[in-house]
Amino acid sequence: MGLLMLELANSETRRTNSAKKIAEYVLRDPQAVIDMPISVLAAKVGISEPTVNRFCTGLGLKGFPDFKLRLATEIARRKFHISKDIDPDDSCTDMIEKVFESAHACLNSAMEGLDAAIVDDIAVRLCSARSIVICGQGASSPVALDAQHKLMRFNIPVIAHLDNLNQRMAAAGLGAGDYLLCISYTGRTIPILEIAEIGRNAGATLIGITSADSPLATICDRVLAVESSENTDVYTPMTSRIAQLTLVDVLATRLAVHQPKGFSDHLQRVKQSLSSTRLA
Amino acid sequence: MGLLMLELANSETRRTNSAKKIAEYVLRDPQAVIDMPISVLAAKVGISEPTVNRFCTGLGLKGFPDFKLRLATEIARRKFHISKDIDPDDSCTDMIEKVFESAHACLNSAMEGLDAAIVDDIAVRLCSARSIVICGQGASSPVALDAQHKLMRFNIPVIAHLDNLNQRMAAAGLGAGDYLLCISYTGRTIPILEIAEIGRNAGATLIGITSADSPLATICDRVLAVESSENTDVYTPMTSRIAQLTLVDVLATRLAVHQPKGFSDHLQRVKQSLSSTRLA
DNA sequence: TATAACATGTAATTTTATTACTTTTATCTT
DNA sequence: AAGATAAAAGTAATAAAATTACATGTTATA
Repeated sequence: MGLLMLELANSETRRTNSAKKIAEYVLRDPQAVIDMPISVLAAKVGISEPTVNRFCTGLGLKGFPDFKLRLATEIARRKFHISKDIDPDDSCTDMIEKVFESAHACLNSAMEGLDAAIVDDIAVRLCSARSIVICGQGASSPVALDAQHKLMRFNIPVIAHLDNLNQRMAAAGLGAGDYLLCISYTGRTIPILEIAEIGRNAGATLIGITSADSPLATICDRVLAVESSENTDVYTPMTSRIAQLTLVDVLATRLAVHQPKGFSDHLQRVKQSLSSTRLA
Repeated sequence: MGLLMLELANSETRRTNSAKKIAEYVLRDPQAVIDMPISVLAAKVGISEPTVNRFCTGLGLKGFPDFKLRLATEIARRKFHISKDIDPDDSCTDMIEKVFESAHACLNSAMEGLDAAIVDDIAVRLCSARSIVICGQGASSPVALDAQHKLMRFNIPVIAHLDNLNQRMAAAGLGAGDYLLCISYTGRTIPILEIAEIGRNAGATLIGITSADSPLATICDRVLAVESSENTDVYTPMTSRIAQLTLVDVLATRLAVHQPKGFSDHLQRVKQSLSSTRLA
């Protein structure tokens, strides 16, 4: 079993009537459940104690105490989202907490939607890429730049383009064996879609870091999905970049595995090159 | 009561013979104790059950189950500071999990080290800033770019410089009422330190997103600290950017609070400007 | 509509934790 | 150093909590 809190939101887990009631109650106030005996929880939810117990064992846990322990662990790690919206009247402390919480939540949903096989497949392909062009605009351009910085460390010819004209030129120049990595939160940014189209026609393989089922995702050969919440309120932190960056991290980590033997020498030289720019 | 683990090492707690034995046992293998009933722990330590119970209540806790809960919480917290290393032989699924785990860990430690008062103070100051110059290099340049993108949405004159010559020129041109936001993971990058120096001499206020107690942190007027793990192994994900970006998010969210009334019109126009670039 | 599969509840049982009380051990006083 | 006193630890009883076994009801399907 993965994360308990995700499991509680899972429709598979909530099949039965009472399971749904338990899941809802626990999600609403997990902290309170931690100091509850099974009898109190059962009463609060309006079901019998054994039903609560069955719910726990059904989750693959040893029983109710085990359930509470897991819950406590996950709350401690702040690995889930209580999804309280940020209120302008919140104290700064509350805001900090909520922004971080939504970052955690965003990471969780990104991890949920990730297929290890696809990640590995992309990593293997990028290793033998003739070249990689990375494109992003607006909020995604820092991500593109970051991806360039990460991939640069491997011996792969990679370049990030943030300027639309340059992006078009670069995409048009690609061919078989080349990869075009398109980064777009919404997957509906027209200029990026056009670039993807250009790259595709030129014969490049398209990889997207974008939201699933978006127009961009549809056109891409391989997709690393990020969930799009579409909430553009001022107080809503822009968490998508966090997920995107972490996906780049995942990719880079996996790329490292598929490097040839002499790679560590290369890395050593890269590190060396920086040493004179740092204070001891 | 503060941290349980510290309490266990405390000589005050270990006054009695059996307390010492319990504390030692628990410190040696806390994880195991979590899945133990009081009877087993008592037997393992060689004392009676009520003594174990008294030990727990003596600590100010409700009883043994409460003790286990606290223990689980603290183990969970510790775990992400000592995030498991990534092994080249790990499966892709494991790697994904570990990379995400370290991102969570990084967020947690960033949040812990954050002082709400400083965050709010910086937010208030930036609102009335005459101009803001953001500087970052290497891995931090995407963060600088991202910060620019975020702050741009507010009606503040902000610019990110990634090029060192431009950074020097921009820093030299600052004065009272201007802010120089320096982003550096290590806080020891010489060119960034030089820029900070230039900006300071010019009369700007320095804000750093960097590791605490670093040379950069020392020179800055206000610091948002990120922990630096200094691990530059290939398999170590570069999580610091995640923390930095989230700090920028926190700052931006807090900035939103301090905006004047007409601000939502401004935001509306910003949003409008993008609509024609998106597919319906 | 009958029946099988499943969800839930009731009551009994087991496990776990706590309390009340007793014994032991250590500490302090003279 | 002996006795008084307080603190600590143990034993046994009790209470609380969780689980199991079994019975009942509900839903879906043939």
